[in-house]
Amino acid sequence: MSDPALSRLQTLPSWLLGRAASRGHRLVADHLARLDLRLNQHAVLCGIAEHGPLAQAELARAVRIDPKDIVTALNELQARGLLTRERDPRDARKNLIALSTEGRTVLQQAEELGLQANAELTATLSPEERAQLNKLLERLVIDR
Amino acid sequence: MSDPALSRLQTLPSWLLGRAASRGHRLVADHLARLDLRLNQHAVLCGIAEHGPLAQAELARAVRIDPKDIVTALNELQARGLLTRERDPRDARKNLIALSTEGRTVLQQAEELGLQANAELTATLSPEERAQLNKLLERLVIDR
DNA sequence: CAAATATCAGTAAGACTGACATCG
DNA sequence: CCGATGTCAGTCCTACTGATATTT
Repeated sequence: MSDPALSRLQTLPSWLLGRAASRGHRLVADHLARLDLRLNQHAVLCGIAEHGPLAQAELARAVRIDPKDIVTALNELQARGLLTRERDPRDARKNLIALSTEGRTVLQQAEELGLQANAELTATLSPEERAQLNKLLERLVIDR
Repeated sequence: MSDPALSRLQTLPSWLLGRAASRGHRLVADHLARLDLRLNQHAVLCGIAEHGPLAQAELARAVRIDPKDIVTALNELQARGLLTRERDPRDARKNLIALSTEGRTVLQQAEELGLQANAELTATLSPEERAQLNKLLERLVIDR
């Protein structure tokens, strides 16, 4: 009765990863929606906060987002006054991106919500198991 | 030089899951493309193979795909002669979906390719670690 | 009538591609 | 000229939503 076809499908890491990531995406997106933030915008804010003022291309590499897609994300964030965009005096090709004070505040709230969502996502795991999961995932992500 | 250790964002399970799932998706999709199959179509074929002839709604629940989206997937697969679609004589609302012999052949090839892609995805992990990862992911997927 | 099934049409977000102008 | 950067426009795929017809 148990043709192994679907069972095998469900044991494929790619399938499990897809389902788990989908659930995580939904959880975090729902939480961040209260701040009118999308996932990549949150990532962008995190990247700026951590790496200080930097060019868009550098930012894109840091948060692993396509440089083309970062433009629209920055446009919205800048329109909301969450970041500043100035030409680099030392290299006129680059835009120096930096957080505004309001951007820092929003980022703080976003990080709080992100932690909540991830706590809910991994609620069935013990702290040790979460660490284990993170270690394993990090080794999968290191590609190219 | 501008590559400090993983930031706080990149230690969130949701972020790691997203990256890992994205890589897995790309790997499997690229492999299945040789059969002109998309991911959900592969899942659909697996579901039919295991649960035998069944209705579309049941199939959708089995492989966890939106019932609306399963229609187009089935349309293409049926056009290629990989499955049969007949009205259930005992319940005229339902379509009985079953694999054709050619569908079984394609599914076999697809499963082979899927295993290859997943082997590549988890190439950096030992067999024990893969089992560990699977167990952890299964506990994350069990939602609702 | 209420619920389930199947289909179709439209929408929204994400990831990606190509073309272009600017600057070093 | 070449390479890097930033911007814009458009495509593709996935996922979701709403409306409808049929059947139980």
